[in-house]
Amino acid sequence: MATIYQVSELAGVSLATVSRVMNKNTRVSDKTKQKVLDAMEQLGYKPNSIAQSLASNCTNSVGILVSELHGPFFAQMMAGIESELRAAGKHVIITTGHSEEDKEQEGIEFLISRRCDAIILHVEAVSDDYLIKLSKGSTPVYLMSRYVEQLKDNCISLDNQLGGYLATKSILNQGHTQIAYIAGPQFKADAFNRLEGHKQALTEADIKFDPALYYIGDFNETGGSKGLKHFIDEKLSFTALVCANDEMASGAMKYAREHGYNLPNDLSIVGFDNVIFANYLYPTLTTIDNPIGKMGEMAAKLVLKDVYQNKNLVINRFFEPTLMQRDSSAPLIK
Amino acid sequence: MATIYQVSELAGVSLATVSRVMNKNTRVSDKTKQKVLDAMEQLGYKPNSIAQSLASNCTNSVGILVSELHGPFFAQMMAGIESELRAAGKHVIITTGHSEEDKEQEGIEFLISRRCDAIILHVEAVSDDYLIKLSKGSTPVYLMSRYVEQLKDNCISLDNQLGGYLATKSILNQGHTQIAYIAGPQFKADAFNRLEGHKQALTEADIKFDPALYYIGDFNETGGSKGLKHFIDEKLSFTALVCANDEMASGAMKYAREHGYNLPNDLSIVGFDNVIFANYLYPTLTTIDNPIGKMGEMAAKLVLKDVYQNKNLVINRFFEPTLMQRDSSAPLIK
DNA sequence: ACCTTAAATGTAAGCGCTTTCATATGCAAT
DNA sequence: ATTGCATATGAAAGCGCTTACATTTAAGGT
Repeated sequence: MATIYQVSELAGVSLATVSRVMNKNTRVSDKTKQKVLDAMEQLGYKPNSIAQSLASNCTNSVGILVSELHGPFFAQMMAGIESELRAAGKHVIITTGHSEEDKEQEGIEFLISRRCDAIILHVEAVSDDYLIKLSKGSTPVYLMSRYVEQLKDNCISLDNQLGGYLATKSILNQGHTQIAYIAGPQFKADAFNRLEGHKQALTEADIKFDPALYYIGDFNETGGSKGLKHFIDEKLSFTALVCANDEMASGAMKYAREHGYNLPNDLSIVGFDNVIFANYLYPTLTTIDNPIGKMGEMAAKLVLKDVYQNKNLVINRFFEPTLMQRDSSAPLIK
Repeated sequence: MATIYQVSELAGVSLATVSRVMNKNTRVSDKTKQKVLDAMEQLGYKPNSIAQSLASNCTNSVGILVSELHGPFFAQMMAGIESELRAAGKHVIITTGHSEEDKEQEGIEFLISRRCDAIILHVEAVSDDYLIKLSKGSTPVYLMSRYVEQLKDNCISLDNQLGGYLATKSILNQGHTQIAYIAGPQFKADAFNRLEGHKQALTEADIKFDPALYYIGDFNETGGSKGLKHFIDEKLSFTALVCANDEMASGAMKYAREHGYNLPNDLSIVGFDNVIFANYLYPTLTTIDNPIGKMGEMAAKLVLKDVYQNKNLVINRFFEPTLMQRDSSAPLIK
């Protein structure tokens, strides 16, 4: 593989000049520039990005930590980040944390040791304090779907409470008053805030939050089926079920159907996230659209602006979810 | 951030010695080793992986090119690759090709210019010749779900024909004889081979392949709905529909339901891939399990063995799909 | 023609490591 | 003590770039 030295030799100029034409930041006369370009062409020269990184102290890489590589939610987020960054010639190094504290920390250290210019994290298990300490280090840290007051400029977050509110509100608007709720693990901020929104909507409608109609699931399909089973086994009376994410809603739908429910007439179900398969379900799932792909793009833009001095990018750190009314929820039939 | 030089100074040894204790490949006396370890500990030293890469000509990174970041299929594949590689201390650089020739090529060049130690590709648009030429270069190339004879040692592939055969066979076994088929784009080898399997099963059952009951879809949900629409509009008679992937099967299911079909009694549907949501659909989708996650792991192992000299790994380059009989297909009711 | 300046180009010192080769050290055998 | 050899350590070159600084060249003003 050709090196800059061979290019300089062939073009009859110094290394520095070749470097200059590559980096376009210093003026080089058109004549020499052309000679260099020709030489590069002729040798099929590709700069060694590792050497560039070492010399310039910039790796042009951004680390990303997600909980899981599979799962529609993270996929959309990564797709958003990658496309934006890739267009700017940066690359992404992706790793996983599996929602476990030690694995998340290990993943973060891994990315830092790789000298990423910045890291974008979707962490769930690690503490706020850890993140605050982390961001004092030399690698800029950005947070997805997590809001930490001290790090607010580096957070791209969704108004989960609003989402929770919209979900329940949509059901209330349809005349339901007995509403069961399957939450996510409450140590996860988004799960907590979604529940807050649910409570807010209930309060607004003068309905008391009933702990009996509340179940904590695991954000997976099984959480939804187990939750619904729990409510049914307890012989509770409810006409609608709000789930803190789509996976659980899907599990609940499946369980309901297997137990003779006719959806949505016997039971209205609402999810959260609007993952890709929400629209594949039967009936199609009413859910709250979580613009995670857009948020990913925005995180990338923020990095581009902060870290790579890409001045004129407009940043929006807060995103609002919206209701996607589909067929899994319907007006209450009296 | 501490450098190796500072460690050597603190430990009272030379750079070379520090490097040796890091790389564990040369003997260092226990006494000095301990001094160095202590110094590292005290300084919180983390080696600069960029400098290591430049000096050792090994980046410890593996490039991955997939068509899309989202999409359950690629997610499982990436998850398989990442977990295996990560455990070996390697990292993955992921980029996308969007099934377009120029984007795929660009992505590949991007990964190579990043000096990945190897690249694992899931390419669809690029030609065999291009791949053969590519693999003559200095970066080892591995292919997922694509078989190129000249590169056979570097291919991890699925027996798509067998899969296509199994899908149609399962339907034949249920007594169906009028079977429609929605294929994928025929320039994609897997789509082509799945169709071959379908034909093989028909032939074996003495049924003539009927071009009228054949439609080429786009591997997306719309391909399935359009395909089924086509068959229905043409007023063709068929009791089963085999789709070359799950997305299309899902689209077809949706269309069928919207047009009054009672599934699976009025129409049996079979998909291919067993993506995560196949089990979320209603009725649950009968499909062909594509062990893409395992194949990803295997590709990673192959790289570990070939490129990183991890001798004792057992490699299996061929995978066989299996039938997942679920509820979307059922015996023909006479 | 000569001097002043700005623009273009070259020189060389790093960036933080790995690795070859040379040297020093220790120890057993003579 | 002396030699020989294996083992542990150090010195220094080099990986392919960037960039501060020095030098050359060209252009403009008198």
